[in-house]
Amino acid sequence: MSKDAAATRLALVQAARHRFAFDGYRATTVRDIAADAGVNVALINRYFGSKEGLFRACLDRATPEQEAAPSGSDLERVLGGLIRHIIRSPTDEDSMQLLLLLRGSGDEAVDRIRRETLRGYAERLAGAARAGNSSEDDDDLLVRAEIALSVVLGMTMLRTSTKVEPLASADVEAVARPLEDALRALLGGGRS
Amino acid sequence: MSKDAAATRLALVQAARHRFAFDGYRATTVRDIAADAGVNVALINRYFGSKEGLFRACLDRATPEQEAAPSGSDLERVLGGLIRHIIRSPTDEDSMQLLLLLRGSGDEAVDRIRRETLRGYAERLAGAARAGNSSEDDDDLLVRAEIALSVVLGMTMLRTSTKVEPLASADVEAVARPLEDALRALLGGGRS
DNA sequence: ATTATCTATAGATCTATAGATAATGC
DNA sequence: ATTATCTATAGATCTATAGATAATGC
Repeated sequence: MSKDAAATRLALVQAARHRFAFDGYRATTVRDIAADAGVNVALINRYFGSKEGLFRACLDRATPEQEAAPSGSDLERVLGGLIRHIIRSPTDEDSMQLLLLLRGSGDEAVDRIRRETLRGYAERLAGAARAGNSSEDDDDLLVRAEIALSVVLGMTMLRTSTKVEPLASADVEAVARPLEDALRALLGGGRS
Repeated sequence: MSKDAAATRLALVQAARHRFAFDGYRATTVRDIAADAGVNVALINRYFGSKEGLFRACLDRATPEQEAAPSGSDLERVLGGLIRHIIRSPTDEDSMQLLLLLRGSGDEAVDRIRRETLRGYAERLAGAARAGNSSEDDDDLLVRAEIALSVVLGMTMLRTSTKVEPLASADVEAVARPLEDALRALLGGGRS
């Protein structure tokens, strides 16, 4: 028993992200999470108030490096970031964050946060695409950006959760090229 | 009380498809389903043995017209079918079938059925693409077909379940064109 | 002494089933 | 009389909390 509140909070959030992302909100029990984190169940309510509070905490600070990189950068860098994002290991932190955004919690307030986070991603993506591809009107470009996001989300889902073969165990090179083709078809930007 | 066993079974399966697709397996209770179907809860166990048995029944006879159409047909027809499939109303039977294939049940035997169904779709898609696009080796084409499927699945998810705007309420024409661009980029076939 | 952690348990579900009732068909 | 449907309830979870114990810091 090591008595470090900050460390237990973190352990709980990490265990919860993993469980919520792979099994969904309703299917995971607080006991599962506590067991994974190696702490007592009661601490979830102590530190996060409730199971739902823990879910909110999992959504906070979502995809930190995603935040940092593509703010004013150009399309090429954003596309590269998206592709690298998908290709990551299923157990990777950021892969899980993505899955988390797809899984509903059943609670409307929490689900609105999810929707808005996804929308924000799409807007940044559309902003980056606007530079290279000026012939589209803005709303259409946003729709295209959201379709691009659904490629990312759908693939992450199929690779890490549903595990459809051969996609799930295809290696990086085999996946990166077709993915790039699809994203460029949606967002513009010539083959580099 | 109308005493028609076949009708009750069907009502239960339809209500269950809807609930399972939108809320996921664990989040929906048998009471919800029975209430939607307008029948007593006990009949679920009477007719399907268990909640899981009802889920299996929902997966049976999956996407009947999908089965019928694209067996030996060419790429153009299959692409058209996929696009029409996505654009459908969220409450449409086939849209729900798709979502159903993405949602895990938590049970491994059932999830294997899901995986194999998705794999089967991808194989038919790859078969149709092979005709128009002969330069790829088969395994790479299958990966591309599965990525194309993840576009379909991801979009259906974002439009009907997560409901991200403006994608969710974008009309048919605004969505069909970019979708076609992405699918052609993955599977080949010139712009028609 | 203060704060983190654990024990024990209440209260609320949820699934499944046994047995009773009601509607149809002969 | 047979079969569909409903009532009542057992048994198994699961979340949340109140109160006890144990570890740290002054």
